[in-house]
Amino acid sequence: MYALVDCNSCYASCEQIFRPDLRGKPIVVLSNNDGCVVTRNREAKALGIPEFEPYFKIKSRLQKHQVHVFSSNYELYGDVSNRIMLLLASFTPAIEIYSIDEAFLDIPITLNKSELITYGQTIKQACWRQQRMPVCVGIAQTKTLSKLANHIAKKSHRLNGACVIDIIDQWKPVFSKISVNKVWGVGSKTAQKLKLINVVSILDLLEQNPKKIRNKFGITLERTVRELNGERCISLETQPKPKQEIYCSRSFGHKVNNLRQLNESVANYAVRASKKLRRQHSLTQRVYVTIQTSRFNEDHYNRSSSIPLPHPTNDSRTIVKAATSLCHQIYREGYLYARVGVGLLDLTESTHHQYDLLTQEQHQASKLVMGVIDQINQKYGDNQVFLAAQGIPRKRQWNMSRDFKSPAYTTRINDIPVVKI
DNA sequence: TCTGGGGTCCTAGGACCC
DNA sequence: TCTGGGGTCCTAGGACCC
Repeated sequence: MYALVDCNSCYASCEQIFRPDLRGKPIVVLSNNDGCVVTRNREAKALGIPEFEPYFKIKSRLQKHQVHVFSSNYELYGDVSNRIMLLLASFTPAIEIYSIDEAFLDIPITLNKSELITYGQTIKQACWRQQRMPVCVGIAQTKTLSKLANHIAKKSHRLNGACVIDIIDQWKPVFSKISVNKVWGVGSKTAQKLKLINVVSILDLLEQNPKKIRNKFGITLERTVRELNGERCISLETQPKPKQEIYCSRSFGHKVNNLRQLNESVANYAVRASKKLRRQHSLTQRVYVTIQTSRFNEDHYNRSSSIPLPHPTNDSRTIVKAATSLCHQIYREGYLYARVGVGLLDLTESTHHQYDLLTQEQHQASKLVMGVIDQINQKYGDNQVFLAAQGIPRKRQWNMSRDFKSPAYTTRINDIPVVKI
């Protein structure tokens, strides 16, 4: 059986850990640049605050209902997430960290239904006792069903945070009442297409012929249908698979109208992406850059381009050079840019790469330099060592705005909470 | 005054070449 | 002179997830 453990309103719950005075009160967390509402806790949902609504549009409504507003504090959420994942790993070594707030656990032993419920609730209690993180647990034969069980656990208070789907037939009346777009992998577009063939509920999808679904919708949805019927098609990935493409993109705090600042930001995202690339021991063979004005403007300018690299590499310096030259190519004067992004494509594994005589030595030198930079930044904090192309951190005018950010309680020495007696 | 997230994978369709 | 199949490469954008 698989258990899916998912934190309840993760970011909002992270903020409450060090602000117990906010328990039971409505909280929203905003996306980067304080753009949209990305997390609402139960109390905020009850007030009818919609998800992904731009903050500026509902600011007055939030104030009226005294909703507590936070900017994203990824240092805090990342650190809390690591602690939760460590705790979950103590239940079983077979764990797949699926996202910052979710993990699949393989439950190897054969437990009966009531034992499985107890197992789920033990996990839930441990997360609350040890980390003050509320979670729900969904347990079932397949990953798709355990996602669904988790969804049901979140909706039904009667289940007390743990839902077990063991005999699928018994759940069919419930499945007939849940809309098909709640299934993992079925988004709004697929749901629309499914409606045309009268597939509206999860039960409707479960009862489809997998072969016919494959012809009309592709292999991904065929797997979903099989998984809903208890057939395992998606396996547990305990070792994260190396990504085939890596991206880093951000919106600006203030619009940017000149090439110098655009280049600086592109260099920074290229460095971030390169760091991710080295962490997964890969090399890139193609660099991609996109620059965009606001997509809500009438004359929306949106260009992207990519170039192949002469040799596969993970050297920030080579990647930054390629990225800034691309930025230069696609830049047009007279626009207010809102967002840029850097992508690394055509990735290969660095451990298996064969270098020729000419590049071998160069690669060794590059590996040493990047290793030292990564170590220093790891030890003394990000951006202690940076490339000139990235600009001086304090002077980066394009940096994003985070007006309601909470302290980095767990990762910065000056931000550690003090208890006064 | 103005404000609208980020990452990954995939595909359609155009441009170009043989 | 004009036509046309088939492959590769590239960009734009769709779809889904969190």
